Amino acid sequence: MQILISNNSKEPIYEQIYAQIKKHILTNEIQAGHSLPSMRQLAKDLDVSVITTKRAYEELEKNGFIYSVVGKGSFVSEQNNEMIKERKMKVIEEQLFTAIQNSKEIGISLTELKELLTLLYREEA
Amino acid sequence: MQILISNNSKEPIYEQIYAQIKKHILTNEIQAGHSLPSMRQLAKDLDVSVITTKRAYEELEKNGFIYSVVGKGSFVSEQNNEMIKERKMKVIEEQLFTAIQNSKEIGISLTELKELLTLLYREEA
DNA sequence: ATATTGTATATATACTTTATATACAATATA
DNA sequence: TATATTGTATATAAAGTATATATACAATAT
Repeated sequence: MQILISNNSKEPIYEQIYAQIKKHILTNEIQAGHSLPSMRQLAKDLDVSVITTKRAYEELEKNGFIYSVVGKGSFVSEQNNEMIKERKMKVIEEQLFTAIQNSKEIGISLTELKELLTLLYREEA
Repeated sequence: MQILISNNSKEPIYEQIYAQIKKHILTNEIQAGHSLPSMRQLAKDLDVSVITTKRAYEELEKNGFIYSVVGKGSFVSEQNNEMIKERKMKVIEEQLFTAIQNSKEIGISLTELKELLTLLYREEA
């Protein structure tokens, strides 16, 4: 698995690692059940501290992409897309919710809001 | 105009000032055209640096609540609620926009999105 | 001319984020 | 069981950001 980090990037190292592994998983380049490089090995390869790779792996675990077992290693989770979908669904709901709150504050009706939504949905092809 | 700041609040001083003046304006306690205390005077009253009051006034100006003129002072802007509404409208559009993008990523149709919106709108009485 | 107003620059301080070293705990395996 | 490998926890350093300041400058009023 190819992971490249750039030191002069503004993006923190742990996020670069996170993003690249996430991408590999989502594009099925690494499949469910397969093992990731150990935190230590990856840290050595990237010439970076274990804590940094751990941080990346932690985020990946928090978001359901991988799981880690002491002594064994870290593995790609079953990527039931349902879970990913649900997670994103929650985010969408929250976004809509705040938009709704703001709308109510300035007296935008549900009908108006729907119209706006339709417009934006079609606009953003 | 009554402004009180708390030093043991987590909220930065400039934000406390900002919020209170904004409230005074929105509730019409100070009316359009009327002058605010000078940055220096307010700074003295609150026992705070001019830079801090300036920062608060800057934010207020950026958001269209007041305007400042060198040598004259700072004044409450015409509060055409239209402007405030427009400003909020833009925010709402942006919120909807990102929600739409996320929706498309996981294949939520416009119809489904509208249903969700309706549900949330009514739920949040 | 002088005082009052807002503004710009350079700086100090506290807080948060990012990254680290090192010691610990659990599992695999020879 | 001994040893190596894996992930984890704690304490800490370094860099970056946010907050607040002093002081000097510029425009306006009187």
